[in-house]
Amino acid sequence: MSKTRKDAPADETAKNAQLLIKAGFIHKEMAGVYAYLPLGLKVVENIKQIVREEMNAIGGQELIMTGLQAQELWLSTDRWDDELVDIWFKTKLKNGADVGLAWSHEEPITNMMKNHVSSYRDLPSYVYQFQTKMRNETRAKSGIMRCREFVMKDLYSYSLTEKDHNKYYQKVMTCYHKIFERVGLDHITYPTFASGGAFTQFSHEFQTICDAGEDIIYVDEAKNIAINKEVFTDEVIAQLGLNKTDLVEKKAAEVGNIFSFGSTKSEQLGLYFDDKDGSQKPVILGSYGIGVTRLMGVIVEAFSDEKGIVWPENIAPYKVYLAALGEDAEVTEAANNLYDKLEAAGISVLYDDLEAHPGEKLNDADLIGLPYRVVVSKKTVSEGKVELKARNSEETTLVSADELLAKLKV
RNA sequence: CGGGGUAUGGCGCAGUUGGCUAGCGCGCCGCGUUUGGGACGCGGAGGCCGCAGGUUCGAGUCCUGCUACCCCGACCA
Repeated sequence: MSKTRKDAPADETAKNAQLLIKAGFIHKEMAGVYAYLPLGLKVVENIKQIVREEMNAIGGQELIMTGLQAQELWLSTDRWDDELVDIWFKTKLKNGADVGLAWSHEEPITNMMKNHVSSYRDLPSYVYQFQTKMRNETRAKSGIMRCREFVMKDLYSYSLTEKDHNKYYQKVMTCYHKIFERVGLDHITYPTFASGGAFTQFSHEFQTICDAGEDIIYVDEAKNIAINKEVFTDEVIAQLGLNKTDLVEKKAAEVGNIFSFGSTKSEQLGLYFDDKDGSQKPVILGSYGIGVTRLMGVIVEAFSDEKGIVWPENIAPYKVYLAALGEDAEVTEAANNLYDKLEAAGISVLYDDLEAHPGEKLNDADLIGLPYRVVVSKKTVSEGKVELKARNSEETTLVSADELLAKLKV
């Protein structure tokens, strides 16, 4: 297992970064750029898997685009110029050609779809990926919540008609609710009206209440809906049928976002299909993001206490933290046996079998924040039992190995 | 990009009006003792004091420039 530290690094003030670094989940390479250590990677993969399952459930097909992007595509949509998009990382090939490091994939993926869409029979099509985005932010901040390099899930929908698109858009809304429910954040996450674009008045963001967030939203808790400050006017409130007195101002972090492009980008990039009647029409495009690594940061912000992280079970890197206290042969043997049993039962275990004092192990258990802590010690061995404690509870119980398995299996 | 702050072993810090071989805690290595909430003894290893210039007999300490990092603001998934 990776090492924990007693002291938080002095150059981090964000709770998520302090805890994740202390507990050995991430490593800071530079401002806004973090490596994911074995524990952290497991969390990222768990989040991705939940998102992946829900994407697949609404017909998404996973693929992966490239990190290097050709300049010409972005010229054609007028998004290459630094004056218009100021977060580009740009570089050159040996032959002098300009390339950009991916900060979004809307252009390349839509351009690529020209190879796959030519008839109404080819639509709809829904594709998504998990990709590292590079954004040259003027100010990275809040640990892993606003990075220059981060993992994002982006889904793109290609629809025949506006009507089909709107249906799918609603489907994604529902799907996002499920995702945030599964990662444990649904109760503090609100679909939020935000500024739209050329085609729609609004886009939708999924905002999670979080002090470390960067957005101000106005929440109607009863209706489970919110308005982003950027479009918060009396007119909009009335238009959405909300009451100003029901709206509470909150700080929030944008964890997801869904957006309609209409046919603009398709027209710019030349993505058309032949309809039944032989006419050529532009494909209707939608784009749907979830910041995977940011989500991880928000989860840590939302689920932690003074002792450490409290991972929701669905995304915890392991289910159980197994600590053997003391160096007695019988304790070690009992712990080893228990570890084998748990593994055999398919329960993921982080086994702390290093030589360390009980206090260190117990503190590490709290800091790392796995859902369950199982302790094997002289005391428990003498009673033929083990001690079980949930991270989110103060209560410890002595149970037999079989009882433990039965409890954790659920 | 505006404003403010910081930079000294892996981590957290001290270092006086410029002065001897740059310290402390944690962590690390060795030996021994210890084991239910971050133990103890003894012995070790580890530093171009962010970088580059300058002042001085002498710079971690003073001056200039640069860089990195943090916070507030602007901007953004």
